[in-house]
Amino acid sequence: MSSKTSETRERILESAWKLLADSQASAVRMSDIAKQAGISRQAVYLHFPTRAELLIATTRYIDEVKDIDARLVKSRSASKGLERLEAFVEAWGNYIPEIYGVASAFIAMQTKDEEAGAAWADRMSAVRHGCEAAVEALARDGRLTLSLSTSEATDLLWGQLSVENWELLRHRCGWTQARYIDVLQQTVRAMLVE
Amino acid sequence: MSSKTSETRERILESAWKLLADSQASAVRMSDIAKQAGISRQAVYLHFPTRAELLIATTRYIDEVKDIDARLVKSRSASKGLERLEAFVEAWGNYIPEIYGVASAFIAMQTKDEEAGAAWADRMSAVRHGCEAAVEALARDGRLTLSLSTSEATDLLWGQLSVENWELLRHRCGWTQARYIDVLQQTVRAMLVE
DNA sequence: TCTGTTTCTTGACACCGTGTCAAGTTGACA
DNA sequence: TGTCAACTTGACACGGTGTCAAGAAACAGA
Repeated sequence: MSSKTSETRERILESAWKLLADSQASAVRMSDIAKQAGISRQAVYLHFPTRAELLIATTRYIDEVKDIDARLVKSRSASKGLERLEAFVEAWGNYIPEIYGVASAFIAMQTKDEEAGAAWADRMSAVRHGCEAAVEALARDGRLTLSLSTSEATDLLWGQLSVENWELLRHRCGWTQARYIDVLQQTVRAMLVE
Repeated sequence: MSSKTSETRERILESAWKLLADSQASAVRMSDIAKQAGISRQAVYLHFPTRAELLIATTRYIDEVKDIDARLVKSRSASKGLERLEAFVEAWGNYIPEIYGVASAFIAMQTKDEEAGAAWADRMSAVRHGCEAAVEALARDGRLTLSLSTSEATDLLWGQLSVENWELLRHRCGWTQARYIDVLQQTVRAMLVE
């Protein structure tokens, strides 16, 4: 059951989340998390064997608290493809800020750590499935751009909705979140819908 | 003068390039580069004070050898905005594979190393200028999508042409280079041109 | 041929962060 | 009282970067 919370474990997850959220980047060490949780560094290892597994557990924890599934309901229940596409862009685009801290830790870790890379790839492939569903709904409505296969269209949409692209527009270019969503919806529509 | 080549220095740069090119990622250590160049690890530090500076010098070296400027001539001399845009996408899109090895080393290093982050940001801002020039040419022709400011359009184009997006499509999705260029031109056109 | 300078080598070491290990403390529950 | 689990403390190995010092080799110029 999901109630293997153990209280300390949860405090560790909260600490990791908090630190990753505001001091962006992989500058968050195991000892920082321990200090934040008010326990010793070794105690963290008692609950999570590696840094990678702690990060993985942290994303799961965020998904639970921020209820990712609820956010996707609107997209999943849309009858028209275009509607589904726009709801998906909105849902995922607005979810990225929630997970950005841990996401960038994963991205930084990916190259070094096999396990972290696999976990992140897995997570992103779930997003790709969401993209695929939207694209297929669009294709069923006969509104997918003719020059693209559904798999290509899925890949393109996936790229648009990547955390890296979000970071570029929001952080490096200073876009607001609202504008990011608006423009992305419009962009994706121009790219995929005909 | 550019002829401060010193022969050994050049061998180091060649080695770094080669290793980064085929064994992708930041798994390339200073000792690997030294071994490849047939010298001791310390000798590398005699020429480049840090790993970051070696990477920076490597990009400059690649730019010189692969003649980035020559590749951009066609885009810069285009009379029409649309023509300029397409030539730019082609030129930069085909240049990414050349620098991908060192680019991903930079991207991996960015979070840890201040200097590497700044160097890479600087390099990417040069690309943004190219994007900006193309967008402005398009705007002068009155063909830029009305709903986007030139700066927003520049940001979007920049995101499309990012190394991260190239990696996603070419490596994670298995696109061919030719298809990547084709689809990107088409995509960017749908996004920005009206 | 001697001398001096530059370049490179060898081997040691400090630092940092992750992960491991062992021994001891604390508190709850029976 | 004893026992078990969670936690602490402090040590250490490992891998990679960067530093330091002492010596070897190559190559000038006189």
